[in-house]
Amino acid sequence: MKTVSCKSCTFKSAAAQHLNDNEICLLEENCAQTNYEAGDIIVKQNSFSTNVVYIKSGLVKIHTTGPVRERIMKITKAPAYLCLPSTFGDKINHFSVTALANTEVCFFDLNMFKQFIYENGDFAFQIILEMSRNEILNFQNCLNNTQKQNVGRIADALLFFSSKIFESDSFLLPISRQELADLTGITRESTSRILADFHNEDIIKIHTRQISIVNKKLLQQISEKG
Amino acid sequence: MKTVSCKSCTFKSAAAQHLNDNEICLLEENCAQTNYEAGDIIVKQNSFSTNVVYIKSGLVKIHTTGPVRERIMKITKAPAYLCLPSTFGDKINHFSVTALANTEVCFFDLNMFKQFIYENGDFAFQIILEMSRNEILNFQNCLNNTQKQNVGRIADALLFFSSKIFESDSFLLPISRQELADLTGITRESTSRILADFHNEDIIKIHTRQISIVNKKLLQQISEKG
DNA sequence: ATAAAAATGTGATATACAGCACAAAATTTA
DNA sequence: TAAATTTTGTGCTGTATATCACATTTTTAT
Repeated sequence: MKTVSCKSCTFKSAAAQHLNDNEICLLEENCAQTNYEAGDIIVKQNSFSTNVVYIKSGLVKIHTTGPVRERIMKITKAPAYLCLPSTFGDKINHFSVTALANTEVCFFDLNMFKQFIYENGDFAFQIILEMSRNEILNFQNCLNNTQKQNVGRIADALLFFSSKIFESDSFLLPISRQELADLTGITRESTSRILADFHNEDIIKIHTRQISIVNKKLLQQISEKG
Repeated sequence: MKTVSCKSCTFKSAAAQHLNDNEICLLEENCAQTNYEAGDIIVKQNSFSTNVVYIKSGLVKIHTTGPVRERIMKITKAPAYLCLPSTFGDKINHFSVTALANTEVCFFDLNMFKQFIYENGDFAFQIILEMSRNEILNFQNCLNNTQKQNVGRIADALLFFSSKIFESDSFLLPISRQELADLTGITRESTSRILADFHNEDIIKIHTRQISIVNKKLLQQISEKG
């Protein structure tokens, strides 16, 4: 664990950019930074949430062991706060967070964070903004997962990685087929079949985890039609 | 439309209870109250969200026309703020809100609300708390809907009305079968069949919209098993 | 009170998808 | 590099649930 100056940190959140010099000093004193590599567990479901978790760089999956099976709620790219609702809401982590790539994480003292909210209106509003935007995305995601059928959900996931995570039509899938299944709420077998179908229909090219989207229009149509 | 004194209002939100006298005065000046009856649309999806919506009394459904069909995201009982993420996040209402019973609604000016967040830390924190708790519930709900199968989801819905809305094992269902279907993400036909099954197996008694839960234990088991 | 319209119930059929079993490929370990 | 282990692909089968069609009940309007 190593601490880096928060003042000069170039990965500051929108909220932290509204902190004054005094507050930044306080932040530095109450911040612990740790690095994780792919596969490392950053936050464990059902543990107490005593810190605010912020990822400066990297990629993580937010997942949970649901009533029936493992479920990946979403894949989140840095920079971002993680699990704010859990931290504020009832202080129990409702999700696990696992790194999918090298990830730099800052842990902030919750009480200090609360103090910022109490004393710095700009900061508070930025946090509310981030939470709001997150929830809108979550809802959208939830809707898709309950209404679209399997092909549409896989199409969604591929487009998500392409546009939101890698900003490229060609990328190395950061998760296994089983995880892609857990992300979309499909079985591993069906996931495999659908990827094979997409490949055979020249919608994507796929070799193990290397994916290229060949026919983006069609993939978008499949995603929209459900 | 009639305006009632906010200061003496007995339906104040947890957040509003942290406002001082000056702020309450401001609130009163920037608050419009309207009454709706069952079936009335309170908020329309895709409209601009220029006000904070708060229900003082009553019952509403929060719903949306999804990519495939109509979807009821949840049923909310007063008192509660509605659509905070839409109001703050991007100022577009992502959902419609429709009254399911007589409902008293207060509309607050968004800028005044923001001012409270900026200037009153207690207020800001209460809003964050409410949003956090909401999101945790939403996630839970979403998980249930994607992992449980139909009987489990219907069992869930019945237990929800019983414990969260009416706090009684016997109640008048405030929605139609079609709406119950939209709430659980099932077809109307399957919803009917499952209710009939529950009735025949003496788990519930149902006459049109009058429902009594007879075997609560079993219903809970069905809900948990999925 | 009666007719019209809407909502609901129910049987028959179709289908998307899960589950199982096992083969093939990829990755890890020795 | 070879062997062991894990991950992934694929055919077959079963099942939950959607869809369709129509009867019945409930609600609304006249």
